[in-house]
Amino acid sequence: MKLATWNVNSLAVRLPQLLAWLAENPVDALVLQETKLTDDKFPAAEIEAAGYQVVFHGQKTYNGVALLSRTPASDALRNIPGFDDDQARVIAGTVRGVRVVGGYFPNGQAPGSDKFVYKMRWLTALRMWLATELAQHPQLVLMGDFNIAPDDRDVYDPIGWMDQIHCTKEERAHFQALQGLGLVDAFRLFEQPLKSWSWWEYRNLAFRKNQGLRIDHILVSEALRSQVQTCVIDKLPRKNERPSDHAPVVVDIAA
DNA sequence: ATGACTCCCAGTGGGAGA
Repeated sequence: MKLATWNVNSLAVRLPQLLAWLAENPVDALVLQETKLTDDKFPAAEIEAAGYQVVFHGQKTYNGVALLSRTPASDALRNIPGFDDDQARVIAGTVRGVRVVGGYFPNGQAPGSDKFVYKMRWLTALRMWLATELAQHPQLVLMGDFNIAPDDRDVYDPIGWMDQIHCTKEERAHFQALQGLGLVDAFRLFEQPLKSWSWWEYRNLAFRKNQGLRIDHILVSEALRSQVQTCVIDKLPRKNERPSDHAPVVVDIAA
């Protein structure tokens, strides 16, 4: 089965691109981030017409997540249980026996800021919850916009970005702690091109110059690791007119 | 260069993203 994640940076703007991408890439499930739509405005009918079931959790202006799947997702969940959060950042559901967790991790803005403190709290709550979730669902995939570049090779200018947001020791420690739960970075299971990014700044001709970060990830549980066939970043949508600043990441799991 | 772009809500500008 193929699973994917894509930060669309406004589903209202990107819906035509999403439908076009799904037509070209009929994945079994896709998680979206930054839909930026309250649930009453979510384009469920258009997505269902494209052959997908959808569960979503949104808010005005910021954040917002969705889980699209060919077959209905069961046991859907919105946000982290027990973590009081007014921001819509997590959606989960079970698709064909695989627990799919989609996350829009907090940006954090700048180390030391209130938003950075929130990011740390959120990451801790996510990990605590995932530990229990993994116990119940050994076959689990965590994917989304992590807003963390796990390693210097995931950064176009590691010196310039040293200790900056997405690249701090604290954020990278959280990424490693998720791996400590038995979650594996599917992208790094394979040899990949150098300078592989999932996000490029809108400014500075960054995409043309291939100056970006790899901050969108797919982590698979130990039980699924040996079944991962491929994991790729699809740069094509970034070449569209009015693109999202993020590219989709796709994993193929034999199941 | 504390910029550059895009989106949103707003309302003739400003916050946030990353």
